[in-house]
Amino acid sequence: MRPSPPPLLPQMELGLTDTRPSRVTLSPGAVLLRGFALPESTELLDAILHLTALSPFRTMQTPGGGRMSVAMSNCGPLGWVTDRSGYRYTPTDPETLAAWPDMPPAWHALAARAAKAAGFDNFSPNACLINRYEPHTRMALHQDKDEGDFSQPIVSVSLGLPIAFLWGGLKRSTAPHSILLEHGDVLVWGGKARLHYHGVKPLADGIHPLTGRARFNLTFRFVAPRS
DNA sequence: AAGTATCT
DNA sequence: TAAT
Repeated sequence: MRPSPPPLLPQMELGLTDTRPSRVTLSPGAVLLRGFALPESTELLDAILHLTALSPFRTMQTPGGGRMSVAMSNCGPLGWVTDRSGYRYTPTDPETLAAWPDMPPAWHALAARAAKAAGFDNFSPNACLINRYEPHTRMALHQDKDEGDFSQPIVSVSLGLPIAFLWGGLKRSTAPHSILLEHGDVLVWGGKARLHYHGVKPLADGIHPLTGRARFNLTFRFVAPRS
């Protein structure tokens, strides 16, 4: 039997027209895993709705008296908060006065799998910041440095509308590179990259089939227990 | 301060 | 570009 000839443009017949690499290194220790969370993205969005029914999204105050444009909540043993007195991790939601909702086991497992795929074994996050971006909201360049222990990586899961992510260096003066983060992408940074500055440009308006006019971001961290 | 204003 |  003569084998049938390969189809022309097989990637189009499969609907796989995106030829970008699935794995991108931004700098040593920073790896973008494109589409890593796609298979469970609808479950992640369902869980976000459930968790934020318990600890609702809110915009937090910055120490200078400003207010963040991105709405936040948390799950897990510790949650990141900011108010006039500063940045810190707390075991309870200052709005509800109750413990932050439990981190879903599937979330912990996803974060650990992504970290391992990026070269960081044994990641065990005890904090997950849940961010909701609406059109025009942004996050200025900053370092994640409130965790007390920088031996474990940061794992960031993007859902919904795409956004331009800014990846800087160890000093604020280093000009950041911009890279598009899309639904299902997971970005992991640790080791030499753990304290790199990062942020996002203002969210461009749009409609995502699963989230509408919004982007959600899950940021997993290990926070050292306070003495 | 993960914001903003004000400086160059 | 500082600075907290």
